[in-house]
Amino acid sequence: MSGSQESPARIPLTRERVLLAALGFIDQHGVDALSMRRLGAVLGVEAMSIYNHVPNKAALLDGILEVLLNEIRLPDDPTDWKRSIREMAHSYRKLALSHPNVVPLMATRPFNTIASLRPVEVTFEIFALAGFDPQSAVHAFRTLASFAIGYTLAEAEGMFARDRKDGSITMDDIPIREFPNLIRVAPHFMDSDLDAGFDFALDVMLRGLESKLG
Amino acid sequence: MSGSQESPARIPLTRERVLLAALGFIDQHGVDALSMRRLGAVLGVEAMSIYNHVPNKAALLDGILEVLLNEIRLPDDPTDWKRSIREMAHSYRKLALSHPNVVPLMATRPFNTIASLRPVEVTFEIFALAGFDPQSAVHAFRTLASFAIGYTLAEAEGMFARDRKDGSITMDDIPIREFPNLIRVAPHFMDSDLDAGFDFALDVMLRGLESKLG
DNA sequence: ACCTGAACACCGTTCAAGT
DNA sequence: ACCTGAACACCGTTCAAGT
Repeated sequence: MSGSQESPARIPLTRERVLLAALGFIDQHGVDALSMRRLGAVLGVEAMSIYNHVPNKAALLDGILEVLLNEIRLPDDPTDWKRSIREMAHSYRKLALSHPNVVPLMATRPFNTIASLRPVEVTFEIFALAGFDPQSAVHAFRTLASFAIGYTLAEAEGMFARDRKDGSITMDDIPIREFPNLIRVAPHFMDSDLDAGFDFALDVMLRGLESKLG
Repeated sequence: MSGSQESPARIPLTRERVLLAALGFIDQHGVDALSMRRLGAVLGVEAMSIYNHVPNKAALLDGILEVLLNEIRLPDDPTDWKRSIREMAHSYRKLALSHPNVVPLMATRPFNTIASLRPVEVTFEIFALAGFDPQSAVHAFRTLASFAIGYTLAEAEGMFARDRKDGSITMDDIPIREFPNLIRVAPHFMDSDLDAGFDFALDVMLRGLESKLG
């Protein structure tokens, strides 16, 4: 609102603008569609200009994750460990649901920047306060983090193929004779159950972890 | 051992040969290095010939997974549900460890073929015999499957970056001042603990699931 | 029926050249 | 200091042509 720029290309490129544009592009068109040339077009610039702000495409992707992981809300009161773990898990899932196209990236190249370690540090603070010894804390972290990554990945991609073109299957293609148990539970494989499923799993894991504490 | 072929290109291309060659290539060089042209070169054929046996690259990748997932060993005695779940989980992880370069694919495009549903069917048989109602069985399946996928993914990729070139970090780069809890547990973030970590997590989840049964 | 050669519309990245 | 144009060495996939 300050200046009088008439040509839109006047806004200078910055690392932050590049990362936010890339995130927006992936949100809209998916990670496979992102190319340096297309991102350049979105930014009103030639592809090669991007290399002035980011060393290469891999670093661009890591930068996007850095932006996102910084949005994970950290718990208010780390002394209530079960509540805190629940909060962080929900915060991570909420992030994933807001950017489903980025989830494959989150799952695949997780902790490549210092900034993304902040939530990890807090998690270990929570475990320490809860009374877990270091070895158990690492195991507990791996349990919960693996689950959260796997769950959001399946959720974002669709557990079973949805509308792919190339000969993939859907629930309706399952032969009833060979998969009776699968058919019986199929009605419960619905998106509407995914909130409850996440809480169910957190419950299961926190109960199990509590039994390890005693 | 039957004929007298002198030119090695005489062996006819089949879907199976294509899939096995692709799997071998990924095992050696990683999934990013796989291109239709390079796969053709391995098979002694032009890239375009591959399209006679597989409709496109996506179907090629799904075919590789089909081959692999068929190798999951199904449990001998499905009536002992905790033991059976443990066996299947270990079998899945063993598969992942045998083909670490394929794990990102396993995690990312899981159930795209009928053949890959066989282990899923067996899992639901196990849960039914254990006494889980269909809704809980779906939740339990999602809990365990999400964990197994997430754990093997982290294990195959390395939880923290190892030897990437582009500015990624390792344990040694963590600033001790800001991440005291992380530093304290760091010695336990070792590959040697990954077997124990998997069993710890299975324990946690099975205990939690058992408490849901009663 | 299966394989090929050439072509199309793309990639990421480098580098010298411009301002 | 930042942006560009041209170039390099690749991609997946189509299609007409060969056997």
